[in-house]
Amino acid sequence: MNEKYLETLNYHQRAAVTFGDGTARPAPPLLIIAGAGSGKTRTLAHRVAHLLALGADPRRILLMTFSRRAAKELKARVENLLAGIGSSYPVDALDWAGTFHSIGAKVLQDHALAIGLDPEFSIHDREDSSDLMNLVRHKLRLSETHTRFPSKGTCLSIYSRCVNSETPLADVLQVHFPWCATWEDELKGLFSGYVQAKQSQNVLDYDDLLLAWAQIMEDPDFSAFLGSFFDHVLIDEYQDTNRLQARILMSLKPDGRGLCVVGDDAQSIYAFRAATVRNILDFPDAFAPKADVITLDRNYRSTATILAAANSVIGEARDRFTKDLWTERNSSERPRLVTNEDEADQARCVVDQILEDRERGLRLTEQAVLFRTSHHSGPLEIELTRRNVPFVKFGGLKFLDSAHVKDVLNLLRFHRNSRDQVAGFRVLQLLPGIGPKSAGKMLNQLTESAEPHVTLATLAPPKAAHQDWPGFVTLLSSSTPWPDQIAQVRAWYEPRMEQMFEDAEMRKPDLLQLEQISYGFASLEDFLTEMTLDPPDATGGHAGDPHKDEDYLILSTIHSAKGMEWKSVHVLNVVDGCIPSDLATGTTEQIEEERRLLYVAMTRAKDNLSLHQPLRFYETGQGKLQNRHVYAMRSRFLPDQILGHFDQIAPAPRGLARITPPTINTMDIKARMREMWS
DNA sequence: CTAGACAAAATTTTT
DNA sequence: TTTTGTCTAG
Repeated sequence: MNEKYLETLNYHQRAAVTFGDGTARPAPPLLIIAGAGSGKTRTLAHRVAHLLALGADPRRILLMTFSRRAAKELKARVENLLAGIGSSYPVDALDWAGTFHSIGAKVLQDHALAIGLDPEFSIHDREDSSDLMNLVRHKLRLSETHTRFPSKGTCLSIYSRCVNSETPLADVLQVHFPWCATWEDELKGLFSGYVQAKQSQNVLDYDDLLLAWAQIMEDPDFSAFLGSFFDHVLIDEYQDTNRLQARILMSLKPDGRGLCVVGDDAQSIYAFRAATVRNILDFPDAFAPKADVITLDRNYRSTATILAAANSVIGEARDRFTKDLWTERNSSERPRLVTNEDEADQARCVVDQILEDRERGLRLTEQAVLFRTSHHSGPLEIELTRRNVPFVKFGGLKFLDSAHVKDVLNLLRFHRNSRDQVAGFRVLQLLPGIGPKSAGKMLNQLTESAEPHVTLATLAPPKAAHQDWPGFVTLLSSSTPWPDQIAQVRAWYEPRMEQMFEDAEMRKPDLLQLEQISYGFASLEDFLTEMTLDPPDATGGHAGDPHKDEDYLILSTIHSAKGMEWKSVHVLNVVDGCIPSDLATGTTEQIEEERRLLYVAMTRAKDNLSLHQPLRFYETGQGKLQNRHVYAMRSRFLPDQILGHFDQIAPAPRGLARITPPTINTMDIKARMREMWS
C-alpha cells in the first residue's frame, strides 16, 4: 500500500488521520479542534482516504457538512487523494457525502414508505416555505389584525428556530423575537396550520428534512439499522451544527464508535440559524469513556503578521476555547487598514490595488473581496464592470431567486403534484385575469378532488382568462416523458414572459440553461430535489462553470467564504453598522458572532490582507438630499490597542483637494438626541 | 375580482 | 431599495 500521503502531514494531523487500531474497523469517538488554516479539511479528507486505503467500504462511510460548498470541497479532495492511492473502489463511490439536509432527504426518500411518507414528496426552499406560511397566514386572517402581525419571513424564522434549537415557542419569542411575544397564541395556531398544510400537500421544508429524520431515529429498530449501515461517520464544520443535527448524530452512533467530528469554535458564524458551539464543547463528555480530542493549532495559510492581527481581533472576544494559532510563515508586511472617503472611493481603491497586484503576477482568481452582506458589493460591482474586470459573486442572489426561473420550476412542480398549493397559487396567476382570489378558489377545488388532474379541465376560469385557459390545461395534463417536459413548459411560458418583463430577452438564456442542467437528471423528481438542495450559484452569464482558463475575481459574502483561501483578500466596510451589522447588535452573543465573522474574513488571507473603512456613507434618498451623509466609525472590533498590527493607510484624495473631516461618531449624537426625550 | 397606483414598512448571513 | 398592504378604477 502506498503510504506517501501520510508524509505530507504534521504530527498532530497524522495522529488525527491514523487515529484507531490500524485497521478499517470503527475507532472510538474523536473530536478534532482545528483552527483556521490548520489543514482541517485536508486532515478530514486524508482520514477518509486512509480508512479507504485500509480497506474500508466507501459505500459505508457517511460524510456530512453543514454547507454545500464544504461538502463539495471535501468530496473533491477525497476523490483526488484516492486517485493517487489506487483504491480498489471507483473514486466516486462515496455515495453518502453531502450536507445534512441532502443526506436527510436521501434517507427519507429511501425509507419513505416505511415511515408513512409519500416517496414523491417535494421539497420547499425558503421562499416556497414563506409563501406557504403566507397562504396559511391569510387563511387564518392574521393579516387583518389591528396592529401588524409579524411578516411571513419573520414567522418562518421563528418557526425554524423552534425546530432547529428544539426550544419551546415561548422561550424562542422571549429571547430572539421579543417584539412578537404578544402573538404567541396566534403563532401557535399559524404553525399548526402550516404543518397541516405541508402534510396535506405532501411537501417537506428544509427543517423537515432534519426533523423527520430525527424523529424516525427515535424508533430503536430503525436507528440501530441505520447506525449499522455506516461504519464511519465524519462531520466537518461541527461548530455550525444545531441541536437537532447533534441529536441525529447521537442516535446514529450512541457509543461514538466510528464517529469523528471536526470544528473550530472561533469560526462559529451560524448561530442565527440556531447553530450552537455547545455541540463541540459537549462532544467529549457525551461518551463513556470520553472522546479523544486532537488540537490542530499550526496555521499553514497566513503569514505571521496577518495571523497576529487576526488573533488580536479574536483575542478581544468574551469566551474563547481554542488557543491562538501559530505559523512559521514570516513576513515583513503587515495587513493594511485603508481609510477611504466613501464607498465609491473604496471601490476605486480596491480595484486599483487588485489590478496592480495582477500586474505583479497575482492572478485574479488568487484574489478575493469579502463583505458582510450581499449588497455591500454594489459600488464595487459597478466599478469592476466599468473597468472591465471579470468577477464571480458568491452568496446573495441565487439563480433560483429570479422570477422567471421560479415560474418555470413551479410549472413543473404543479404539473407533477396538483396539490402543491404554493406552486399552483403562483402558476395560476400567470394567466391574465386570474388573481389571488380565483387562484385560491380553484386550488381549493383541486385539493378536495380525488382526481385533481381530471378536475382541472372542468374548472371554470374567470371570463378574462378564457382565451389562455385551454392551452394551460393542455400543458398541465400532457403526459410527455421527462426530459421533454421542460422544453414544453418553456415554449408555453416564453410568450407570456415577453409580456410580463421588459427585459425578457435577457432572461431567456437562464431558461435555456435550466433546460441544459435538467438533461443531467434521470427524473423530474431528481431534478427538482437537486435544484432545491443544491441550486446553481449565480444567474446570468456567469452561471455554471465559467471557462476554466478564464481569470476572474471572486466576490463573496463572508459566510460563503468560509473554508476558502486566497493569496490576497480585501474586506469591505469594516465599519460599525456593517461589521457588526446594525441589525445584529441586539445581544452580546450576536455581537460576538459578528466578531468571529471578521476573524473568519481575515483568516482567509494567505499573503496580503486589506481592511477597508469608508468614512462617509451617502444616504440613499431622493435627488434633493444627495449630499446628505453620515460618518461611520471604525468597527468596534478594531479598538485602538490592536491598531499596531496594521499599516494604516489614507490614500491621497482624488481630484480637488478635500478637507478630511475628523471622524465624529454621528450615530452617538443621534442616540443622545433621542435620549433627551426618553 | 383584477390590476395598477401609491404609501408604508422592513431591510443579513444559509440549508 | 424592495416588499407588503391599501385604495381606486374598470
